[in-house]
Amino acid sequence: MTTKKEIIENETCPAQGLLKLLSGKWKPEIFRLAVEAPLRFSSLLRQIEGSNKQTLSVALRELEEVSLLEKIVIKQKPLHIEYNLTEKGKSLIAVFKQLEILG
Amino acid sequence: MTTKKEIIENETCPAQGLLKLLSGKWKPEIFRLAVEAPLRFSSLLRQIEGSNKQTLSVALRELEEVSLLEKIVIKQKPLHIEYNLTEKGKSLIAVFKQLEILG
DNA sequence: TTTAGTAGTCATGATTTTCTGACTTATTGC
DNA sequence: GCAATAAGTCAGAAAATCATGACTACTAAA
Repeated sequence: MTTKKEIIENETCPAQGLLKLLSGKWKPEIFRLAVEAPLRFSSLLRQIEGSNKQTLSVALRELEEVSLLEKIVIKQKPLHIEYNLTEKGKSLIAVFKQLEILG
Repeated sequence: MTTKKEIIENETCPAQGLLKLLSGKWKPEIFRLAVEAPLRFSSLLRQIEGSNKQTLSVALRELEEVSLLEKIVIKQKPLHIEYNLTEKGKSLIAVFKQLEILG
């Protein structure tokens, strides 16, 4: 069996990991919105039209797993969850800027 | 109908286009090899193990369509075809370097 | 003229990703 | 207590991406 993890370990292209992690259908958009403000699941669902709970949920978990986003439980007033860019996430902004210029 | 082209035109994330174009299974690897030397179809097929004609052929065409590679017919000795990085392609190298560092 | 290499295309099938709708758990507001 | 909102999970269906094998067209060598 060739699992996803295995494939990532066998990468020959060093940038491929990062690339792959932003390659999901909604991940670049999620990332862009995260640059603007902390994310919340239900508003994301409303903001990104055409998206759906399942895919968004998996995307957020994966972005969290690779430490681009961090999940924070806000224990105030209307108890909720926020996703924020990590330092690693922030360091990717410059790369995106480059991509936009070249686009 | 929502075609691929339409979706690309509707992009809200400006870097998404570039990201998408490098998101195919073999594209990052193709790109990396193109940085090293001009590409030839049949050697690519041998170099990238696990790949196949069909996917490679489509990937090359798509990389050409977005002007990252250019297809050149070499009219010499053993008449063949080469794919070279364009200037736009070369300018992406720096972005990849950044990705590698952050990886 | 048969075989081999290069550069593919095409139809079909398999695999992977994404989408849909139903359901869950916890907290608030009325 | 009852409904609503938030943040999900799960199974199954649909769609997108990839892989396979057969086939084409051209060149060149044996």
